[in-house]
Amino acid sequence: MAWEIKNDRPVYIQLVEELETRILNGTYTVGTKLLSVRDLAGEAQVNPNTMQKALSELEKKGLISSRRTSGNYITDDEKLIRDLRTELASNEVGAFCGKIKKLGITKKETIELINKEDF
Amino acid sequence: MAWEIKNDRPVYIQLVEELETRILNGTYTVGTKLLSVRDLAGEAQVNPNTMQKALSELEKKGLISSRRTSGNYITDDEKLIRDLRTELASNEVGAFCGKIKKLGITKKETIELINKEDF
DNA sequence: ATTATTGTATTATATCAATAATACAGTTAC
DNA sequence: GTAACTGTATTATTGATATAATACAATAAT
Repeated sequence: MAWEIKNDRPVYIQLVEELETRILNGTYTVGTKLLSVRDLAGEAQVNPNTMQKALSELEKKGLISSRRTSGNYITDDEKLIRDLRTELASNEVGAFCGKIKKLGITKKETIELINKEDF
Repeated sequence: MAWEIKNDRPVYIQLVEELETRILNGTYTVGTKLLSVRDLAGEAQVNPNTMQKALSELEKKGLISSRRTSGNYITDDEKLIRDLRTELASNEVGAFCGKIKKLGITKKETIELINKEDF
């Protein structure tokens, strides 16, 4: 699985975003155990401390829970996952439309551009 | 005019984005003189050095040209402005669709969400 | 002609982020 | 029982960013 970490924004933020997306889109299965901090850091080619920081952010959001000597586990609260997914999508749409509107692009043009995209 | 500078990303990047948007959407008129570095910095409530850094980025892009003791001037190359506006919009659409797709949201749902937005 | 304004450069300081290198106590695996 | 693995914490160093405080030469304004 690809970890595309750039250096235009804090790495730990990008890790939070990637992990959150994987939980919300089902790449990581509800209730299952994550790779260890060290292994995740290895996969993403970042320092374990940075991955640890990202995981602690996810725990604040309730998306994972850590069992000290066993590992980090994805939440089994499916409603939380659905709600966060909806909220994230809504935020993305709002931010995108705000930027596009400010550029003076119409809604009609925007939808035409999106229709050309592949998804 | 509102300068909404947050501290979640480098300030000079946000200044570049805001200035670029204003040039591309016509808020700043082609060929005219900008406020001085110091006055722009005052408006945006940032340090003059930070505003200067943003302006030098815009000059690299060809959107402004500085006349050392007279001021900074918006380019009069209208084609450049049109092209950059189109490119920026295209990039925004691509980035947005990439994120939405990764969340597992369909194109149909996305367009419904956008249709609810006000613009 | 003098004064104020222009972009630009320099130096210093403070903060945040990232990495590195360990360390430790509890648990799991064998 | 021992060894390996777990999350977590600590300390140090480096680099990027932001601000501050000046400075200067060229031009514009008066």
